[in-house]
Amino acid sequence: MLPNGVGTFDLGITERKRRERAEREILIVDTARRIAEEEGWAAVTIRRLAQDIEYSQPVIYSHFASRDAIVGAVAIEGFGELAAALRGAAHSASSPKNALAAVAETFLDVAFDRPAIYEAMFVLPSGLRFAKSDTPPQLRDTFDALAAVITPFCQDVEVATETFWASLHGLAELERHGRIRPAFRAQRLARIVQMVCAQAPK
Amino acid sequence: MLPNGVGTFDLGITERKRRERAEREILIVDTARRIAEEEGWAAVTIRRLAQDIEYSQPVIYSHFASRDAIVGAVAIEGFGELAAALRGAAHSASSPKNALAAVAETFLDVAFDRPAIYEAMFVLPSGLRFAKSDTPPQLRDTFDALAAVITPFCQDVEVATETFWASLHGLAELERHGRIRPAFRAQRLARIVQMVCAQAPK
DNA sequence: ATTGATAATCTACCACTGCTAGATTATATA
DNA sequence: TATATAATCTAGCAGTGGTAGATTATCAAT
Repeated sequence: MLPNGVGTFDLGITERKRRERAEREILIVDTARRIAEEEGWAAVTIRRLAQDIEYSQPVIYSHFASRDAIVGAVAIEGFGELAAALRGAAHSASSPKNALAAVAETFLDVAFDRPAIYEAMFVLPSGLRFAKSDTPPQLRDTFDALAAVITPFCQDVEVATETFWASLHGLAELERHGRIRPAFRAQRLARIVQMVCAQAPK
Repeated sequence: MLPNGVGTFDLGITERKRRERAEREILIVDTARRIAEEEGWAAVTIRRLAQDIEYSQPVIYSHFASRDAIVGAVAIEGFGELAAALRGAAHSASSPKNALAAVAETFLDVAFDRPAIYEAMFVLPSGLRFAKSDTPPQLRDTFDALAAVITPFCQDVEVATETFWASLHGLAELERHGRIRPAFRAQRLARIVQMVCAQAPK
């Protein structure tokens, strides 16, 4: 037994290992995200990930239970960044209507500029659960950022936010799938903003 | 050479074969749809399809170039049915506002009652191209059915229809993915209808 | 320094996928 | 009945997500 009663000298070693493991986990997520952005999610296979991080496949599974869980990790990152971008857009606006328009435009910008992350957040199976006790705060933050700009134009904030969010997501999805004309994106956004603003508050 | 100069007696045989081939193609699409509805699209594999229609896998590929093409065939069927359902809903309504509400509700009903077909139409890769020369009429029909009920409430019908469509699709997708509360579907729909109706025509 | 236990990692595999080359069987004509 | 052709099948490729079990490195205790 040791003088301090702990039974070991290597708390520092254990700590270093814990840290290295955490770094490797971040490396996996970053690598998945990079491949997805450059070549699409279909290119993000476990073998490819293992090759790129220079470990064998089972190591990936010692960090994530499934491929979906890796998508989920990228999605959470994406929600954090989306929430920040939306808050930034709202903050720079000079009126409630401008804030609404800026947030809507920013949402679509993210969807089209970073389609892989957007897919992870909204389209692919990711194992993420919303409005549950284990829901990551980044998801709530995104919802709240949308709610903040819609509040001046509605009575029921939750319902209005869900509806606003759905409209934006629908615009992103239909355009991503080539169902609606890219050239008229701004006009569709203007119509949404116009309709929301026509609603009386209280 | 034969008296009629055709060089063959079996035009009837050729015709029968052509017919049998067409029937088998329909069987493939119907089978794919059935499996997708009962067990999800992941269960629709080429091997499974081949087994169910009692032919080998290459026979499937003699009808469809890829699995995606089969999804596309189911999607086209779905668009035909969706267009009909939307037109029916609009027809039974007593006012432009009621028609709008009925169409919106019908759209979501289809999305939730037949999720596999909805996925084929809007989510999965299907090889379908919109607003192109080779676009099947069923797709245009669906768009037109939406346009018909939105026309009384807008100036630019195309933009308004795209926006309306996107809102409905977004509501369907977010609810399907558990992002928004199923219990408030009617309230979200009511808000959409309310917003559209607040717009001036002219 | 050498042991024995433990943790970390890898090799090799499973069952499955979409898809296809080439052999085989059935069919229609001469 | 022989031959060309069309229809169909068997068997395989290269890839997937995921994992069991052998192997290696690392540790504490002698």
